[in-house]
Amino acid sequence: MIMPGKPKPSRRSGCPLSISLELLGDRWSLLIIRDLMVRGFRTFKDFQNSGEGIATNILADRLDKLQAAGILNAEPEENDARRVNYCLTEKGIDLAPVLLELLLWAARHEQTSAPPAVVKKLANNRQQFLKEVRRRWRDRDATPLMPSFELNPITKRSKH
Amino acid sequence: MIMPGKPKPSRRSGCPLSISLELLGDRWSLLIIRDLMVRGFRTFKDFQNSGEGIATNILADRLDKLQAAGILNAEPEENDARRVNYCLTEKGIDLAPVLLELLLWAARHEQTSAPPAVVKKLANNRQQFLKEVRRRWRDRDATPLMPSFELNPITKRSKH
DNA sequence: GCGATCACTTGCATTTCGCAAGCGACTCTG
DNA sequence: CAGAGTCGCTTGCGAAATGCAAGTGATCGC
Repeated sequence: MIMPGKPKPSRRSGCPLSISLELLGDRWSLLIIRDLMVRGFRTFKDFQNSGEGIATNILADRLDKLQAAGILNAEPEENDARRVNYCLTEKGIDLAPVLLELLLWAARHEQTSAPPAVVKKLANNRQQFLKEVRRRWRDRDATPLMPSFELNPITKRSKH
Repeated sequence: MIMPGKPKPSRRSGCPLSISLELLGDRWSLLIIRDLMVRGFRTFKDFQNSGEGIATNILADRLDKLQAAGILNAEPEENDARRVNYCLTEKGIDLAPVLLELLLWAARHEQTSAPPAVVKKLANNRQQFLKEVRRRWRDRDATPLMPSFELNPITKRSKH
């Protein structure tokens, strides 16, 4: 078992932004956190079928690293020993403002499939969004908070 | 000349977070933006000596991509034709909330060299920080807004 | 028992990265 | 106006990360 939150050695700089990017600066980590935070995903397979098509070896690697960073935990499910439930820690939940700002930035400046009404509501009620994320985790409420803004040019992978 | 803001082809998903990460999801892009935004850096060499040690080929590549994404512009300097001044666009300036939240997250959960007093002030006056970033750009004020929290394994700056 | 499910691992080809060196345009100095 | 220095990149190359397909072992439902 891995003990989270250890003060890893040799950072390239003490700048907090640099440290954030060492932990989260890649194409996948924050997407996994998004899936946990707003889509209610919990298992390896959930993430795998998340839409963007992460490779399983990369997914396993990122889950390890995020766990080592104390951002999420792996909890084996009681009723089914095959399954592992991944859960955000407090540190992971606390990334909600980061995800929110990234979402709002893209919604303002890029062509996304996020409905303007939803974006507007989020932009005007940031605190409420953060509270809701927190409540969902407290109540173990895994219903999707937001729809998957999928369905763009990328066609769904028909493998099943 | 490159026309920015074009709706690049073939995204892996229409999710705004996914789009943000395709543009910014790596270890270096947001550091360059940090240097532009709060350190007042403008030239290739500035970024190169920024402290984290980015390789010049990677730096050139990121500058290209960020320019192609409409996040910054390259402006040759009048008095010295060797120099190029890189400047944030409105789209780039608008990343300030993202940088701020990443900074605050790391300051809350990791051991950083950001002075607690500075962090506290930022956390309590987010709007003021954003306004200041905007003002600095409007007035072409390139004085460092924040000290470089540099010098690797978190040394206390006890003397001055 | 038997096939399906789940969470990974492994092997391998491709891409990206980090590092050092070099290059062309320009500027500064004597 | 020759030569040295500066600036913004390129190039080459070995190392690491990534993407893809296939496989593995434990577990579960029937």
